[in-house]
Amino acid sequence: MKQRNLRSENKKNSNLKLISSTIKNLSKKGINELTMHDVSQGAGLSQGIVNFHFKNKEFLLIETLRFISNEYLHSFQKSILKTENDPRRKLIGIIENDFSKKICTREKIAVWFTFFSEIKYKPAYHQICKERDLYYQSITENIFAELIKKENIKLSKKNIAKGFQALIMGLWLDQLEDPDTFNRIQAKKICFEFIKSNFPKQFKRII
Amino acid sequence: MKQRNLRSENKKNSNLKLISSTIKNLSKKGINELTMHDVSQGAGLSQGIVNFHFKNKEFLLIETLRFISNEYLHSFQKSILKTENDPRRKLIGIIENDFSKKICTREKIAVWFTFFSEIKYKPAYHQICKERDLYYQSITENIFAELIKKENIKLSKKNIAKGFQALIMGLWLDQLEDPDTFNRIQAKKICFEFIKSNFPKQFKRII
Amino acid sequence: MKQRNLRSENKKNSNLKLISSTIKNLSKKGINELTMHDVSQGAGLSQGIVNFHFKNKEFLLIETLRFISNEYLHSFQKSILKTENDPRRKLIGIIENDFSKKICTREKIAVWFTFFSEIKYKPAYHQICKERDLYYQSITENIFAELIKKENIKLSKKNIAKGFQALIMGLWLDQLEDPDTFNRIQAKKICFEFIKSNFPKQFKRII
Amino acid sequence: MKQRNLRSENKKNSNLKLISSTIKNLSKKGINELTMHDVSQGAGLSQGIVNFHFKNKEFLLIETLRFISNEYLHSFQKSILKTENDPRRKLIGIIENDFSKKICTREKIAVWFTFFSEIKYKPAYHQICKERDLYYQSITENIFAELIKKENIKLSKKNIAKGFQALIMGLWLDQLEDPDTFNRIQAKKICFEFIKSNFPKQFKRII
DNA sequence: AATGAATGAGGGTTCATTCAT
DNA sequence: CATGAATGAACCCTCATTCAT
Repeated sequence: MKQRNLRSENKKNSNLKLISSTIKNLSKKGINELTMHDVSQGAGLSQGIVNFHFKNKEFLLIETLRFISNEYLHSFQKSILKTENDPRRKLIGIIENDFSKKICTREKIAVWFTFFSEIKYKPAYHQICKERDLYYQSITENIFAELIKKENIKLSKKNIAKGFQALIMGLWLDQLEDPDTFNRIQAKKICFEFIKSNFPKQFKRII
Repeated sequence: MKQRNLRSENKKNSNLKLISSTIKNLSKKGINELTMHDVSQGAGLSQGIVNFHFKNKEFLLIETLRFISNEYLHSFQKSILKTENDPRRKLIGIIENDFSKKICTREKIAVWFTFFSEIKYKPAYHQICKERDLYYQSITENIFAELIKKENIKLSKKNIAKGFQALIMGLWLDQLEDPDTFNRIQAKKICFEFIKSNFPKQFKRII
Repeated sequence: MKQRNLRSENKKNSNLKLISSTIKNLSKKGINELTMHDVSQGAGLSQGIVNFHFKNKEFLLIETLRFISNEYLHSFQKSILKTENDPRRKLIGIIENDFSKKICTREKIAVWFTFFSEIKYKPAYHQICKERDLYYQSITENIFAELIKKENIKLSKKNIAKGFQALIMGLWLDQLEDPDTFNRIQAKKICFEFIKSNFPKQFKRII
Repeated sequence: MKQRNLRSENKKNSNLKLISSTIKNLSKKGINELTMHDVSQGAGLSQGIVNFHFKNKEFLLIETLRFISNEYLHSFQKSILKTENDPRRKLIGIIENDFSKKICTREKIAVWFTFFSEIKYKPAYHQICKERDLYYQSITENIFAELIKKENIKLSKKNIAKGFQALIMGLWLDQLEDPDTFNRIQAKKICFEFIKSNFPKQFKRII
């Protein structure tokens, strides 16, 4: 019994090591150049081990995407949970999170876009990304709904949520394309100005 | 003389056919899965010809990126040239172009993001993309500068241009991720609302 | 522990099989026509294995040259070790070895000349061949030095050693060019006559 | 008529240019790496032209070998023709020729050995080389026969001729393997010593 | 659970050769 | 006679995957 637990502990451990190695390597190589050898090497394990744990390169990549997706979601959720029920603070929390030093690194963005670029050909990637987006979408829509109500204006919560999310993704891409001039503070400012221009009463004062 | 012209005509023709084939294939395969065989086959030519015209796969891809980049720029320029000097109409022209049936197809977007995802590892891709962006950036900054002046408000032309561009890229990505619900009209609407909220006096009436 | 030994045994074994196959094939094909497929096939192994063990064709060839060079040197050394300190017998041993059935086969000579022909363009080949030659040269020089002393004549040990080595290489080439009339005994006789004419007192009687 | 002559003149000219280019390229590349493109480029002509003139890469190489073989033979014959009927002077002439600045260049030697290395697999090469050797052999055998007679000793003219030729080939190879220390004068000296030791009466004085 | 030698399909690339101009 | 774009066979090599240990 104990042994079995130990074993499954080890297994989990190896899985994690391999996924971490995948991410690390993906951040400097792109999916094409990533080899199973890179992954196992980076995890300090041996060649065939990846197939032992993940059956397939494809499954490894899917699990990796799932991993970073979950990682993102946890961080996302944490950023809004601590804000009680203030939609203003929730939105600010989301922006702060999306451009935090933990989330918005060039390495992680690169990994994301690696997967994005394959969305069209890999249904599994598509689904995971879509799920994340739908969740993000529904949360922000609700927030914007509240803000629209409070601001007492006529705006489509859907459109504004879509625009908000698009803006953030576009700024992430910017960080990929233009790492030298990109900076987190400016990106956040652009987001805040987006909100401010739509909800002047509620956001004029801050920032 | 005639002969030579005919020859170089043929050569150009083959080049074009190969690049077209590359784009077509890239839109359904991703760089990894794209084979030289696919490309030559798709162009109705034989195996080794790609290496004859482009030296190797890498150069083929670079030329392909350059091609779609130029194609985009021509379309972009055309969209603002016919608007005389009205910044409002210029901006509208840009949006209309960016989400036109010609530019904003899922196929083309897929190709763009295929290259974006490799930016970090391929300096050649990086440079081409950056050039395009800088151009786009400088043009839109100037437009926004005029709009800011006319609107008589305090806004950073740089930030608003960056936000604008990011918004568009994010919406392009949205079309990749969510092709079923995405529609060009909504995307344009989101863009117009972005402008309207920043320049209410100049854009309130239209749309 | 045992496992590891077995594994490395197997690895060595495969290496050897591949090099042997390379030699066998080189003796009937020449470097150009030699394919990796030939090599693996001849070793009873599969395609990619050669690259696994030797990185690429070039390294395989270098290791092969190193192998036949070592093989030659071992044989060479054995031929002089058992002769105590008699320079006469040493020289005879060298000649016997150089034209023995084991060393002077048309197959092996062909392999040697295959490599010789590339010396000028492949520094790695050059070095291995040069090392072998320098060793041969230094050993024979010493032998000739002793013979010169004993014979009490005035001769350059360097020149005679160079001439001796050249003669042998030339006869090897002869065996390649004229396999029908070439015979080991005649070759050896020519060598002995070379020596006899230079050291008549010491070699007159033998042979 | 005139035109036809002009044409065949041109043809001969092109042939020559292509063979020269082959030799030049062979001296820095080895047969493996030599491409038809190299050859035509080097001759200042266009790609397909080699096949037009020589049908085949193989035939080009054969013609090239024939060319250098003839070139050698002309030089060889010239070196003995001007010596009237003195076998001593003939032999000296041959040696002088074989290690002349014109014949014994590292480039030319490299070309020779390139062909030697393929002798075993290419009957056409074999034949050309053999013919040259037989001629050389018969001439030197006759010379040595005269010398043996004059010297009044018991020696096999065949063996001595074979040894002589082998010595020269071995020294050529030496120049390939050890271009830094090799020098023409030393090589000739070694040859002369070979003769001197066999025909002391006739060669003691010279050199 | 882990190893790493071995497999073998499939890719990119080279290059002799052809042929319309 | 000459050109050079085009062909396509064949090669080297990579790499995901397997499996005996």
